Amino acid sequence: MKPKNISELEQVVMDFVWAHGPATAEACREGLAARHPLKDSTIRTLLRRLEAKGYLRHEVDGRTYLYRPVEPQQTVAARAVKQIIDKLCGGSVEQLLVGMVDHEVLDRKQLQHLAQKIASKKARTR
Amino acid sequence: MKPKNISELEQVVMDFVWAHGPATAEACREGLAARHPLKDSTIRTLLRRLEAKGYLRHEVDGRTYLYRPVEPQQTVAARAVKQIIDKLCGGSVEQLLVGMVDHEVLDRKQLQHLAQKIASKKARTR
DNA sequence: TACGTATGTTACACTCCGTAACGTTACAGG
DNA sequence: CCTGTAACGTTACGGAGTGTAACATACGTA
Repeated sequence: MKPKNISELEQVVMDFVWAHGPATAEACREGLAARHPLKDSTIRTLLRRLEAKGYLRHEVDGRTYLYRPVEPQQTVAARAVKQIIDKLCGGSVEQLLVGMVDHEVLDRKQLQHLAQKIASKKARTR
Repeated sequence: MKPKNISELEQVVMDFVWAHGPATAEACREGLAARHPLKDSTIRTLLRRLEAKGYLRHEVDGRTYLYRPVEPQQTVAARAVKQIIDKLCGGSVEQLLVGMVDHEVLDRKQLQHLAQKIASKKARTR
């Protein structure tokens, strides 16, 4: 049940796939070449590990693999945050947010923006 | 700049110190004995590692060390969440929150409550 | 059938983690 | 003053995760 960790470099690969939709190993390698020049084998290892961890799955297209995310980025992010909340904040989201304001992770402008979003979301989903 | 990871067990120790204020190694050992029966040396190693990672510091009191958190829990939590936001949400807090609602990490009741908090906070800090 | 291309297998050094035995220092009491 | 003991540090070790990649394999296509 506990989500597997994504390592630093694996994160980079995930970000790429999330941003560019289904991708082959080669596509990843080229896409990341600028910031992370990695050998072909390396990329493949990373993709396979990410699949083993449940973040990617692949389908066979001819003789190449097409990797795609199992879940959208937001879902993974939300779960990660929930983990933190449960572990470090006794489950209180409010506390966390208040802390974030206090420590300027969120500034007031963002808060205002956020409040609006919440309001409109609330209206929409009523 | 990048915060060091706190391991599973280190987390348990941190939680104890956060909850019970400054604590000696022995106090930790006793306090955690129920759920985590650990040898004296083990606790000390954990405390030392946590200090090396910057989460604890100690002052000498006679011949014992008194460990205390460098930062409150909320601050650490807030930073951890910020990390996630930066990495997984392109810096957009709104997106994250929307995702959390969608995936029922936050329900609408909590959102409403949260909106109120934000409003009052905004008023107070204007 | 032989070659290139896409993938898998295996590997290795390095760091972190849980765990702890053993060594060291220094006060407290005889 | 000497020593037991309480408190701390040093060192260690096996297992897991990471970054990195060489080498092996399989499979279409010319």
